[in-house]
Amino acid sequence: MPETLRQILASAEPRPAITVRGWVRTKRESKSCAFLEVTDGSCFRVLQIVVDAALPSADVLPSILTGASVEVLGDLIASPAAGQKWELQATELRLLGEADATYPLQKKGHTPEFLRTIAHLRPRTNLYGNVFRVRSRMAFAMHRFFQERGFFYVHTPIITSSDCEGAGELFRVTTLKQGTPAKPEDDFFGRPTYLTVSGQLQGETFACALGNIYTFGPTFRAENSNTARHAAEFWMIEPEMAFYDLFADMTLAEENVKYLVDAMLTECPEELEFFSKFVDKDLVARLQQTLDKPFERISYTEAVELLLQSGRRFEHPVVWGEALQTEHERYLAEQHVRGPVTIYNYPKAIKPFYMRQNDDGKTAAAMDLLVPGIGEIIGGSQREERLDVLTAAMQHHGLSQEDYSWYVDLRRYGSVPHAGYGMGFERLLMFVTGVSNIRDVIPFARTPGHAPY
RNA sequence: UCCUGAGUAGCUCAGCGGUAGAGCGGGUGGCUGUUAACCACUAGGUCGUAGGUUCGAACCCUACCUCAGGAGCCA
Repeated sequence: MPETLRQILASAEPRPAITVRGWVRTKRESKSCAFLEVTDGSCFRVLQIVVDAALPSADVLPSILTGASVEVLGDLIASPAAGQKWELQATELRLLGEADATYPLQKKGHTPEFLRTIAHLRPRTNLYGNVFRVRSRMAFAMHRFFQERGFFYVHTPIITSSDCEGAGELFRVTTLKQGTPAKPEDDFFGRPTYLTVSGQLQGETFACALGNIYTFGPTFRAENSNTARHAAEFWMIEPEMAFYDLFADMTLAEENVKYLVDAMLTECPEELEFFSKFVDKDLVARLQQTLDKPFERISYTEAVELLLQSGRRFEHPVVWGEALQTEHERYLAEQHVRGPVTIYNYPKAIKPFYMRQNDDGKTAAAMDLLVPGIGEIIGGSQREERLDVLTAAMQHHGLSQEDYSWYVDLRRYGSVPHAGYGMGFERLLMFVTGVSNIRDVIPFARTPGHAPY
């Protein structure tokens, strides 16, 4: 197997006669020699390659522009100049694939807006290379968090016929031809089907069998949302735990966030240092801070009082019973707490049917975890386990008992208290990298009117 | 979807009624090891699209398209 640059750059001693392959980032030429900076994507760092002008294969240098792929044979030696520990003294230079002057990535910086238009090339840049290396490691760390705690990974369906109420608009999945009259029974599945907006309801069935489970997969929302925090296709982690109440749920959510922040600080130090330098100066300090103390918990009712007493003039009035607006959430996380904060026990009227009603008759056992800069990254609840209360809530929301009979069965046969939450993978990634637009942490982002790849 | 702002060279931008500009990137030449190298020369444009106002529009007006920031919805 070819050796990666990551392995080569970790060398403790000089190494003669090695082979390096990668893409050229920059070329600097002078009379006697040329310098190439080459990366293979295995890590953030580049390897400087020194090509003596007298070298026979130096005649390919004019064809080697930024973006070209090369294979270089040479000796890894300690670099005599400042700026890098190692460099490769080339003995033979081979051009693998040319990149001509139309190659869009230049030596100088580009705007994220421009790079979004070339999503197939942007992972070759420092910023996006780092983002997607972190994304991969964070996905693995996510599985590790749950697996270490004995949770089972459940693959809930991507195509579903159930609408997880309150989760937004659905994408229709159909094989029916457009424009021809047809009944839902004629469709591929014999009924209307959609891309999933949440695996929660199916996840609950497995929590009520295997105990503690989680899902981690793509989720789809057909909302016409045009913000830096929304995408039509995103990845969500949805743990569901039997015998957990709302407070155990909140504790797990906090541990979950802290575990991942800690894991990325230890496993991706070079990448996070880069983000701290070029994306968000306070990033590492802020991440460190989130680990240091327990997340604050504020009930919805307390939050409303805090907002009313803040002396702030909000654009949207603060009224008990109404949803908290972005400006309210921002005030709580960024001004009042200055860190992650969990808001819990929301008015039941603004929450979906499956959330457990509290004894006060007014609130539901729901919680949102808000972080500075992004807002909600987790939304969860204790689920309604009482058959009569659940069916009454469904009736109140106008839901058909028939469509959800399998869900109601969980309360009919051996019902137990249980709870869970949904975490936006990209939102957590934004929090960890400091990148402020969700389109820049998804390899090929899907947003309204935009799915070019 | 609503509000605000912006679309000028491959990229980043200046020009804001009177002959289309710069830096970077490309090409050519120079330079004793460079670090987004440096120096000189050079090529490169339907000023987002379509109408309108004007003697004259990149510039003013209208509509549309695209992008960004904010809002709503949510993870």
